[in-house]
Amino acid sequence: MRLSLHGKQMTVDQTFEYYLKRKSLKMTQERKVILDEMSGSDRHFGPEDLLIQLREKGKRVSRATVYRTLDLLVDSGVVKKVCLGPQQFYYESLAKKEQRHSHLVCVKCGKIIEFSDQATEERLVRICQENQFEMTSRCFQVFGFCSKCK
Amino acid sequence: MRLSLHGKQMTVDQTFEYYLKRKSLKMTQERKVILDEMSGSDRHFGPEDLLIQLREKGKRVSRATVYRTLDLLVDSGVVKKVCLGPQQFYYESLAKKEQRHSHLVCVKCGKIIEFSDQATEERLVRICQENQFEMTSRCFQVFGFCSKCK
DNA sequence: TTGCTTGCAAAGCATTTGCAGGGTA
DNA sequence: TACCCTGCAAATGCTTTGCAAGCAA
Repeated sequence: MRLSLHGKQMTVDQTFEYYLKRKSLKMTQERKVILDEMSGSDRHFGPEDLLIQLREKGKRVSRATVYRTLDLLVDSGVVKKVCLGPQQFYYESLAKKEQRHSHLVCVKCGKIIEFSDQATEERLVRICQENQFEMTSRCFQVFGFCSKCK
Repeated sequence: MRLSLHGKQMTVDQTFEYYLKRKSLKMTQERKVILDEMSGSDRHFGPEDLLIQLREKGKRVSRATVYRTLDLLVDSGVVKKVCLGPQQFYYESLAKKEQRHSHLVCVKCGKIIEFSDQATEERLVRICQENQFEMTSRCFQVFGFCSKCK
């Protein structure tokens, strides 16, 4: 997926760089590393998972920086932040996702079932418009129990 | 709203009492107090809010007991637990709600806009069935920015 | 050089848990 | 009398923050 700006198509990298410039922020090694890792992934994961992935590749970034950078990525629009459970946020790259999709979240075992339902999502977009509400997550969450945890 | 069991209608109190009996648990003063407070409310609130409400009425219950009892109320089905934001759960009594309803949650200021959309909710129920998923919250959440925080 | 960034450790919250004393059936 | 419950304080887990040193433009 490519993101558009002023009608032009931009890659995820370009989008983020443009965002940094606009905010007078700098592109650092750490931010590059995190952006790359996110762009290459198409799963949800928590900050801790990301940290481990990076460590495994020998790329050392502090926990604080991961949190701070993820917030920037979300703010710039290349990553979405999703509330998937008790007390943790998950992040998901928008780079590889073809479509909006939503989640059924098992509150017991944490299993996440993705689904897409165009009609529902279109309706949801309309509801947001009616309420002058701007979706950030581009998806919705339903909490409950998966088949194993019922 | 009344809850049904074996085709019979039960009040919230009866439902909870029956639940306790089934689980060999006891109806204590603290549980009564919390149940009453929940039944009388039709707003979402966090455990901390509940604690303050109770204190204001001179009813002293410990934080731990509030958490423990809310879990029981959820498990018994008279209260629903909703993930509405950063790192806090909210609870909502099912006693006064006529219908299922869902939430638009502002991730900046915490404002919560409730909405109902029957078609969407029916679709959602079907999606859950297809995935053998049992909704606990009876609603879904959409995260984003309200009109003031855009 | 200026001012944004980083890493570290400490702090902050919400929530859970161990334990000793107290209450319910 | 047996358990179940409560309150307290400590522990836990995720996230944020203050600060001094480091780095990009």
